[in-house]
Amino acid sequence: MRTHRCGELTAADAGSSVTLCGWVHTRRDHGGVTFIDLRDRSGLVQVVFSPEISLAAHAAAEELRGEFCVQVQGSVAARRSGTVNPRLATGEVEVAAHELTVFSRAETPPFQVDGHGEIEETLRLRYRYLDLRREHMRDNMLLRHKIISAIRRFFDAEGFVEIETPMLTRSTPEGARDYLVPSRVHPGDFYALPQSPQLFKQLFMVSGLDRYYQIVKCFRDEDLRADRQPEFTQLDMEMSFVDIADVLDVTERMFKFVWREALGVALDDFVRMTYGESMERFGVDKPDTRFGMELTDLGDVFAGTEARVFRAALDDGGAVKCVTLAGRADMGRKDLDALVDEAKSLGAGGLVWAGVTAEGIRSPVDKFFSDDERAGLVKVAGAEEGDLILIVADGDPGVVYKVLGALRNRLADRHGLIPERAKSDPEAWKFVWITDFPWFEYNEAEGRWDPIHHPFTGVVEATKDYLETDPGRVVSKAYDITLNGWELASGSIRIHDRVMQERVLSALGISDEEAQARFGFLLNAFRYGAPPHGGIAPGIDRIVALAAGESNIREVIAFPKTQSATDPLTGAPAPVDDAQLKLLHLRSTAPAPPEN
RNA sequence: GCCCCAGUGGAGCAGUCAGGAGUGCUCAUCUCCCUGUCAAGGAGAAGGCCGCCAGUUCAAAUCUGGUCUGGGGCGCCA
Repeated sequence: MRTHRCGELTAADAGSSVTLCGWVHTRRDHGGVTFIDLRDRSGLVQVVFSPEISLAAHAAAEELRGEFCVQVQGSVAARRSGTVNPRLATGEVEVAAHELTVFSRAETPPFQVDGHGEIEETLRLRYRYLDLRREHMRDNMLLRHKIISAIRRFFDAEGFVEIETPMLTRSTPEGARDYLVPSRVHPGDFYALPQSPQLFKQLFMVSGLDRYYQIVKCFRDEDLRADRQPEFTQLDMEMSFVDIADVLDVTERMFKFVWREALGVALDDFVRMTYGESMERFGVDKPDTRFGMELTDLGDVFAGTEARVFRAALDDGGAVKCVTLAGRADMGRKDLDALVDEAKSLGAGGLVWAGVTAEGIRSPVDKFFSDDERAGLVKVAGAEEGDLILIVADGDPGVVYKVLGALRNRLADRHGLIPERAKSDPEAWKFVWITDFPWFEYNEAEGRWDPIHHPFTGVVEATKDYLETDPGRVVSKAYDITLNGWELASGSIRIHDRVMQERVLSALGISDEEAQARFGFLLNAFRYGAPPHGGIAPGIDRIVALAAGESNIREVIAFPKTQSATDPLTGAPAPVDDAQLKLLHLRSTAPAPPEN
């Protein structure tokens, strides 16, 4: 039905006869001559309908309107001098139309496909098929394909095999909430949709498949965020006979390959940072290193302080830390109060601000500082005249990290501290490996130690004997990749030794019976010669979002869910017939919807 | 579960702080004019439950309370 794509015509095609199919992007009717921009996936080209070329085609073009789906047969012509459009890739040529076929007329769309501004997202999602016609979304979908295609080419070349794992599997109570699927055949029993293929890929290693990857949907029934959807796509990967360095090497080369193929960028080597260093410097385990404003510890400065909040925090074994916002010492009282409220809403008891001015420190608590403390604060914080120092003190160092880490990111955004860089600039992409995570974190609510990664994560040899004595000091063989402040991937070297696995489960307070019931199939598999193995699982949606310059993964997912996990296009989730429920041995306890 | 922001012809906005007739802008739609435009131009027209419910008031898009929807965040996300 067509010989060329619209966006691919160039001056070299001048004189050739072409047939194009696409949608009417815009129409400019001059009465005697009519222009349309014809659009397909590849882009736009101008089509001219003139009575001097074809009376019939010109007459037929009269009825054309935006988004009509048409076929045009015509000849490519170099544009007359002075009518070249440098803003269009095909702007040096136009197609003189000899014949026009209208495949489908179109109603006036609910929003303009050729529009430039923002459109309310619910409307875009309800008419996603129209939204995807827009250049921006089309580019995002094509970039997503390019990235996924590059990933597959890389792993194929490295000797990995792509194998699918089940979507209907067994619920494991730890971790995120599962999406459940009722069994018709087994009354009262449920499958769960996978949160990740974690256990299956480890079984592949026991099977000797050696190098596995899969681009796979995963499901977690938790509340949504800009970077979280209930169903999302992972690049799941696992390798045998490897240690940390091997997985990091393959993964880093994979990202470099993808960035080169999809964006044409030669990435620098990734920075490596321990979890401890990331927390100390940035307050978070996914540092955005595109800007400074790092955290500074003020414990030494205020070691002997009389200022009550600092004294109390330090005496409780907590921390006093700060970030310095350059050039904002003159911030107004209203904005400062808002910052204090923001810190409180993040969990801090308060926020102490201190402006460095020619007259000295401008701060509500200045009167509690000694001269040494004033001088020490400015010096240690590295502040200069005109800077604003923001201090958080808390008996729990975790609160200090969390509040300052969040404020650092938010203030950088608000005050434009992140340099604008072209995508082609390697400096635009700050990949950081985070390593040496603690194995456990203490769960206050439940009064027990929980895994930071998952129960099959390897233990750094030198710290394994803390398992029984001081779990907080056990270091895991887990690693993350972060990019510009986003967590892109998590992985680990796994435990392949049954004895070590039992020690870890015991430290988690999981009994043998419980372990057997939950994931006995994996533990049993390990009885038959489990190789040393490990892997990683980058999030595809986040990778594409960052590569596309989006701050929201919905922009790179064809049919995403709203924040309340609904789909305005299909209306999912929706009620089902009682008959369907009955077949599945289910009865709803939800309150009946109000009758209208 | 909690905090914050938004909701005004089909789309995007202004108007809301400081109450006074659905008041305005850009685009789209419809009719007419127009043979070189390209976000075409000109003339005209149509199009509204100011998200919804209540309250205050002589009077509510505007003030108050509630509610719904969307978005950002906290909790949650091994």
